[in-house]
Amino acid sequence: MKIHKQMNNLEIAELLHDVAAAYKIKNEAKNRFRIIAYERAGDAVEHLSSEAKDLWDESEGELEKVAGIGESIATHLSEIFKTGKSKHFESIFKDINPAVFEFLKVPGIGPKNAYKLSEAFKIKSSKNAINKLQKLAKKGKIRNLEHFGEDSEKSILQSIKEFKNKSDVRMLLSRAEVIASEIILWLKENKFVKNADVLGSLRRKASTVGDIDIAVATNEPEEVLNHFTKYPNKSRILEKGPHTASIIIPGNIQVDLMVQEPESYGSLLQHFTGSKHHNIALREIALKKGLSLSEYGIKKNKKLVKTPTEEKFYKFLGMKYIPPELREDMGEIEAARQNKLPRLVELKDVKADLQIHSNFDIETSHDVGDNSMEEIIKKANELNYEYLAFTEHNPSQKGHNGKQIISILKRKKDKIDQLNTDMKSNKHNGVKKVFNSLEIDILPNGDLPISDDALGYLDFALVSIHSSFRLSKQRMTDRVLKALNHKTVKIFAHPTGRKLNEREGVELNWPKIFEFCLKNNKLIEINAEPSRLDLPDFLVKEAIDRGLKLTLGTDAHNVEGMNNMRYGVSVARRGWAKKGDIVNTRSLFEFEKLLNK
DNA sequence: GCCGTTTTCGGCCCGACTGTTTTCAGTCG
Repeated sequence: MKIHKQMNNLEIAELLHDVAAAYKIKNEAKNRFRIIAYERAGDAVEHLSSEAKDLWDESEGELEKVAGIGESIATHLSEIFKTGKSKHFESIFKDINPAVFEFLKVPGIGPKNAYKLSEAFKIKSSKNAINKLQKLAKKGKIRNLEHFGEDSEKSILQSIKEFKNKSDVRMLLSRAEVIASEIILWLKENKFVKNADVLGSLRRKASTVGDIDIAVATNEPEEVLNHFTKYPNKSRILEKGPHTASIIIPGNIQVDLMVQEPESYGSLLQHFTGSKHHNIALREIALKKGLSLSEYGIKKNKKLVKTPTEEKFYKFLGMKYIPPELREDMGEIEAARQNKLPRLVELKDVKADLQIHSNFDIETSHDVGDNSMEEIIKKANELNYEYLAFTEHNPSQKGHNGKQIISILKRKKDKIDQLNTDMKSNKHNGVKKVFNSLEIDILPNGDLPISDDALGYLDFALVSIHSSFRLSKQRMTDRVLKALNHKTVKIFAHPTGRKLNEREGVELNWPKIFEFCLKNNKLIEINAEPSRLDLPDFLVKEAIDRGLKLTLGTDAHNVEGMNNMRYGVSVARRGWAKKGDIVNTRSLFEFEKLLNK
């Protein structure tokens, strides 16, 4: 771990975890809770919604305000941001080879074993450390060490192999859902399976998912675990005990199964849905009430109270049921105790899709949709929508002059006017109106590629960034504000421009953007496309806290894509959005009123 | 090392599985 002035949150988190590991290696009893403190501080930094360095730049005291960071760690981080060094951390790392922290990256190798391996084989430098270890394992050298054996050597070898194959990418939520539902189907073929549900970040609907965790309620755990480990599409069994089993499936994806009797199923669901931080906070509260929580239930006076449902579990703790999407230790526990949890928006509340690309020939330079406007309206009817917006990309600037662009937009307006006329005569249609919109590029200088005259043909427009993603925060913010400042422009679509596992979002001064939107009646999109999910959940929460209104759009380029709305709803829910915070839950009448504001 | 609606001192979440030893340490979530 290289300590330097511009460390980002991930690097700082790794540093703090390394400090915790170093204290573990030193093996002094007095460090027990210091280790926990460093691990919690590391987690806290990792999950921070803004860079720790930015907080520190703002004011030195900001760091200490972060829960989990106290006076001591704040001082050390401050020293790092100031000088690029930390005397204290350097002295902690002094007697430990850098290779140790390299070994730690291999799952299954913890601090103690990493240290033993580094010392035993005199592997000091982090460079090539894992390769050297792999060679020694292959030669059968590890099994001869004290406290190691043939099996642990094999498992180290396997872990290194998988570590090297593993990319850093986490599965998209949509992919994880498909995989999990196939496994749940397999589980339900076993007659002893009474219930099966997903757990973990998948159940909390995080935008990306690491492992897939599944819960089963049964009175025959052994039968169910045996059935699970016979899953036809598995690569190998990772572990198997009386309560849990883990398998690896192709793509190096780990699937864990947790099994519990039906009477305790609620506590099992609660425990493994997490998040870790939600559960820790919950257990600390329970402890103060003389209760102890686990996946088996709630222990009171050494007696176990079993909870078949999560509702009962939370009720026993004196709080309302907390929807999984909120369980991130972001204030939901306090809200649940005071009966102040928001009533979250649901998929059935959505009355429109506000970003759809049809195959209407608009002569754009970007990707065109696959389906006709008529096919899209038919699909929207199936989804019980009341209205929708056609938001093809703007006509390409290259090869079109202003006049030609206007003529294209006029042609599109005529088409949409005709569709709306036709719909009026068809009383059976759920969709009452389609809006003439456009997704317009924000050029690097904040200009739009079409004139204000051309904008006049639209009911409203979306703007979004499709190029020059790496401008400074200041320039990017100015760029966006300039684009939003047109009267017809109503929605800032996929605002960060991020593509999960592909590229980071742009840097924007969010408070400034949010304030502008609030003041000028601009809306911010939650893009439901599974690889975008943009605005991200934590920014949704910030926007809503400021009173901003948001839209949901699938960005669908074909009718199947319109089914992705539920992922957008998940993001909204993770951001604490109520029905009233999302404008396309409103009736057509109310939506039009809002447009004309 | 952090933290406070029982505390500025004295607590700190809870349990599973594996492998190496024979009662437990290490690792993980």
